[in-house]
Amino acid sequence: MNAKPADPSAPLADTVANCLPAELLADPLFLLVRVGVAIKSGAVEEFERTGFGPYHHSVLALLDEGARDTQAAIADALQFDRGTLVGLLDDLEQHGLVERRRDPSDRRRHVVSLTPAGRRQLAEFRTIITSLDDQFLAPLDDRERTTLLALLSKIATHYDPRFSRGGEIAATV
Amino acid sequence: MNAKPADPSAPLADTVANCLPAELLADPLFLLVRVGVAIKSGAVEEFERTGFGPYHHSVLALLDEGARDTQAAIADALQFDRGTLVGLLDDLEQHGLVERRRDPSDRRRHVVSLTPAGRRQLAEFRTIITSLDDQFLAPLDDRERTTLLALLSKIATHYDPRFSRGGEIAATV
DNA sequence: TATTGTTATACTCTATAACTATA
DNA sequence: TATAGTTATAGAGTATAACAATA
Repeated sequence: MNAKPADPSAPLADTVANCLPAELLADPLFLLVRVGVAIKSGAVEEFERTGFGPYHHSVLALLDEGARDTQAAIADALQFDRGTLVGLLDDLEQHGLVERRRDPSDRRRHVVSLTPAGRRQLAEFRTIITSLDDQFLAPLDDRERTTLLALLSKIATHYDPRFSRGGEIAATV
Repeated sequence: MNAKPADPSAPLADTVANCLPAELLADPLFLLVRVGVAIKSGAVEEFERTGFGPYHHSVLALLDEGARDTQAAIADALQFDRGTLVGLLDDLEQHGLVERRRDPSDRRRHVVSLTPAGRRQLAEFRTIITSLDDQFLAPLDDRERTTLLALLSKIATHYDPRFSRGGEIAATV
């Protein structure tokens, strides 16, 4: 709707007058959504100069961890729909960052793999992520960042167990 | 892209195999965006039966706090663009929840005010918000919720001072 | 000429589902 | 008949900017 940061040159009086209702500012869910939107658009902006977006990073990051390599498995793991993934892989393949080859044992499947150029691009994506982290989490020290991650992880996992980080689910098996 | 929660009837093995890359799950920003998207669509869904959405709640909540009552002031405070606000106010006015009347001292301006019906609707919106809070924050105790709010508030305010809750800015004046 | 509110337009995302080639 | 990948289409949401009325 309107996610631009405040104009830093605006007089302070305006800034104060334009502040959001206390009722909303007191709601963690409201802030979560607003901050999430801001981060998302900040990320898109930061990735822009690479010609890719955050979703491309997600795909490369997944491939780098091995295990999931057919398009269906990748899409399911990242919770992308398969049609969307096709477009992302087209982009990546066109720039030689991934390869698609047919699975000889089931010729419907495409097995996707990272190329050396893909690994290099992934490294660059990671520096962008790091800079985004520093940018948005600047006001938090390390301990606070860890706490935030733990809280968000709890919320996410409760919403959908697929957000679980190892341990928890395995422990219940 | 795909914000549906996991199918609870899916076998656990699938759930584990489909989990997201550790690299992403370890990034607070990634979780923030994903959780934000989930909350947003959850909110839209919960509000649906009222015939309104979360944005309508924001408008009523602001009006209930007084002070900002012209359309430009409302839009600026909520960080909506003015064109979007027109549509929201149309919806609210059509249902008798707000009134628009021309400002006699500047006939370009519309002064917007809550009606009694609007106040009642706001009360209903608040129960929806409470239930959303409980739904998404269920795994957090009160202390954790307070911590989360404080951390998000820091991040938001650093990104844009208009997210500040009273105190901080006033203190710097 | 600038501002308030309004309307119309265009563009981006994304969700759906039709389609092909294999199994 | 069902599945993997692909493509096309349509719809929601949003950003842009043109517009009429006041100042």
